[in-house]
Amino acid sequence: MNVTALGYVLLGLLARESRSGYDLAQNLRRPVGFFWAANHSQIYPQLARLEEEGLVEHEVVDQRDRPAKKVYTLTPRGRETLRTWLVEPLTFPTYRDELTLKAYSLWLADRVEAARMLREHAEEHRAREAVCQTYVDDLTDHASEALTRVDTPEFAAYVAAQRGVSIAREARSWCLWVARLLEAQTPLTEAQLRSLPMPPS
Amino acid sequence: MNVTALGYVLLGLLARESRSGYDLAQNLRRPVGFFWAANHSQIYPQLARLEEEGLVEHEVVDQRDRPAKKVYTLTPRGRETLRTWLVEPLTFPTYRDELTLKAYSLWLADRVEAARMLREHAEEHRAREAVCQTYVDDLTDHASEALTRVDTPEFAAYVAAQRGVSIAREARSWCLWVARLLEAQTPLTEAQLRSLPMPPS
DNA sequence: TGTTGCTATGTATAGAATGACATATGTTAC
DNA sequence: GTAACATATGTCATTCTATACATAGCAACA
Repeated sequence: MNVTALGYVLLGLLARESRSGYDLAQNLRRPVGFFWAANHSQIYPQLARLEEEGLVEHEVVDQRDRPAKKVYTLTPRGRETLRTWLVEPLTFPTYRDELTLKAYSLWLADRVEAARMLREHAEEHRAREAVCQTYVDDLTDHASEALTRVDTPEFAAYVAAQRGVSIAREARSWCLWVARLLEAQTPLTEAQLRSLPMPPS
Repeated sequence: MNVTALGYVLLGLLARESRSGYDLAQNLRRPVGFFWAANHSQIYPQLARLEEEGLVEHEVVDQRDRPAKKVYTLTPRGRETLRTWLVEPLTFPTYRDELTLKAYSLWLADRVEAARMLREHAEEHRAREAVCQTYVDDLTDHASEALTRVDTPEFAAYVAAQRGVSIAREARSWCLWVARLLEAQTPLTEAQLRSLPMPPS
């Protein structure tokens, strides 16, 4: 029973609601895609593997105005597998951050171009923050009851969306700080170097 | 001239100093590994590919008390390739965060076990923050002159290390927030749900 | 009738990453 | 002597990922 990271993503979505592979692919674009992206060519084979191991089942559902679909449902065994994974230490620890990677070689770059790149990236994170904040607000407005209990899907979605907001703000804050340093006159002052607003420890 | 992310990592390290594959593998564990991890079985073939494309060169260096090594050096063409990549929009956009992924299914988990997992993870980030802060402090203490100019390797290392601190604090802050919610008595109050200390926008 | 577009499910292929396997030199400690 | 350990470089098998290719139903519109 060797489940991959993508496998757990799919189990997590199916734990909330039964879905088709196509639906799962959509979910792995917008809401969940901020944390784990994948496209349909990975999802369909992965679903087949999960079914082989008895973690999901599917049922063909005919539709009137659309092609038929395979609706996948989590099995009790799939649910247990997911529950176990949740509280384990991180299984796939490889962290990758291309932006910080570029930062590490920033001393070679054209100052003006680099500042522009960072400001563009800050803007992307502003947009991402807005999307995540929308999820937070929707849950606060329309599911305030469910949010008071930690065993609801809404609660889990809420803390995940807050993480999205938090990560986007951190990234944006850092991008703008570096952009300002690149655009400032040298020599930089100590105050400028210390001017990164840090999240509270 | 199709350079992979790992390729750029290696070019970025070699731009600072010529190194052997073994040295690069060490660097991709501790300092740079926080942003891009890799092991030697990827590095050696990658170096060969970079050399084929004329971005790096190597020279065999005999050592008295150790086995001989291949010291790789960045070529002018490699330097240009790196410089170009730096200011491009992100080329490898896939973002993956296993922790937020787990959070999304947290409603299924055992509260006590989940809180323990999150506190363990917070502790890991505290340690990571300390390591990154050490780099920041070292640079501040021993390279304050170089930090005033943005075209020094020290400046780039400084902003990258600050990012490490920033990311670790954000992660720790969020983990402890969720752990507190899981350990609190239900129903949760609105104040508790809003109590995540956010990095400034 | 044809074209565009969304739904829906797959395969093929090439590249990348992981972990295991494999080898060799030299130092230090027992 | 030999065992453990750090340095040093590589390969191999398997798995994972990304991109493109491929097919098909149905609706809306021109």
